[in-house]
Amino acid sequence: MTSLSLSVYPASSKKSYASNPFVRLIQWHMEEILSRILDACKIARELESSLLLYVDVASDAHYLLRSCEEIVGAFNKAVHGLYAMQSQAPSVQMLLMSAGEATGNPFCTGVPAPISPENQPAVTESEGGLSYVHSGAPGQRKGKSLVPRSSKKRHEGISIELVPAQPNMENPPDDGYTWKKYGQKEILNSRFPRSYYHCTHKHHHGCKAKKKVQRLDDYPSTLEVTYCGAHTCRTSLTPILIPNDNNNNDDSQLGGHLGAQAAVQKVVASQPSLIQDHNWFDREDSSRYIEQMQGGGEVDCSVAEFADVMFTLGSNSTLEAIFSPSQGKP
DNA sequence: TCGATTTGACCTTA
DNA sequence: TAAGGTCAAATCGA
Repeated sequence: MTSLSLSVYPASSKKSYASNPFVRLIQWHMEEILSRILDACKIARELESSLLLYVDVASDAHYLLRSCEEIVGAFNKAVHGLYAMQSQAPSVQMLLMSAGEATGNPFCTGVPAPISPENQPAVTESEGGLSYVHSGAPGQRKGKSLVPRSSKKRHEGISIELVPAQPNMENPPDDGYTWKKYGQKEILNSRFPRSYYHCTHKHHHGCKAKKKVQRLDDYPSTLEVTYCGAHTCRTSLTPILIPNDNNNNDDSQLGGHLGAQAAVQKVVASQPSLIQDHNWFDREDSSRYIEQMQGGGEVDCSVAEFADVMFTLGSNSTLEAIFSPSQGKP
């Protein structure tokens, strides 16, 4: 299996970042997605060869149907991987920001901060590991277990969010609920203590929501907030943040090809040169990229740029629109 | 004075 | 038994 180099960090610092869970996660995703796409290409080539070499194949409906199903299945898996990775785009961008701060890499520092309550990436503990999910916006997809991690305990309803730390403040940004700190503890092998909070309505309404907050050793500008238990109080003194979908759902409401068209037009409008410089749907052009990747080479910068545009346009529904439910949404 | 925070002791769990 | 999680008295600040 070939691997993709993200080309984000200076060579000298690659090793230290390779241990970063985000980098491992994204590399894992990229390898999985690429593997599925290559599978689909391989099946398509086999089908093409069969059609060219054997005249009978063209009339073998079963064979044609099975080949098509295999191709569609492989692409569907790639789409599933893209969905999962898209849900982590804010995490990746936050990582790049941290990397940029640490290394002075202008590419990293140029990444905008995307974290908002409705876009925060979250990690949910589930059977066999951790699942990354979007928190906040209702109806968001839940991912499968992506990164195996040993854990001492396994609880229901645990979610972990990474949020940027407020300058000169230990407290995480307001998440819409009121919390009371009930403890702080030094954690083994951690430079920073962990703070424990429970909902201020614990005693009045028996709300069992709790959270613990810890600054990441490697990224002090990032807080890991672990939520345990759901709020049952529904009487928060501060307004609960309601995702504003008015700006983001335009193209998803279109759905299907219209939605995909709108999403692509959005990309084209924002970065016309990316589209003009490459014919993304040209077979030979795309084959060159596949071969480039198969050869272990680094991804063409424009590919990364295109992906970056897709992610940083800020629309959660861009990919959703392109890969509409009718087109094999997992 | 009251509510929030700190901190050391105790409890729980792997 | 060690480490994480919680309790509750002491402390702080508005």
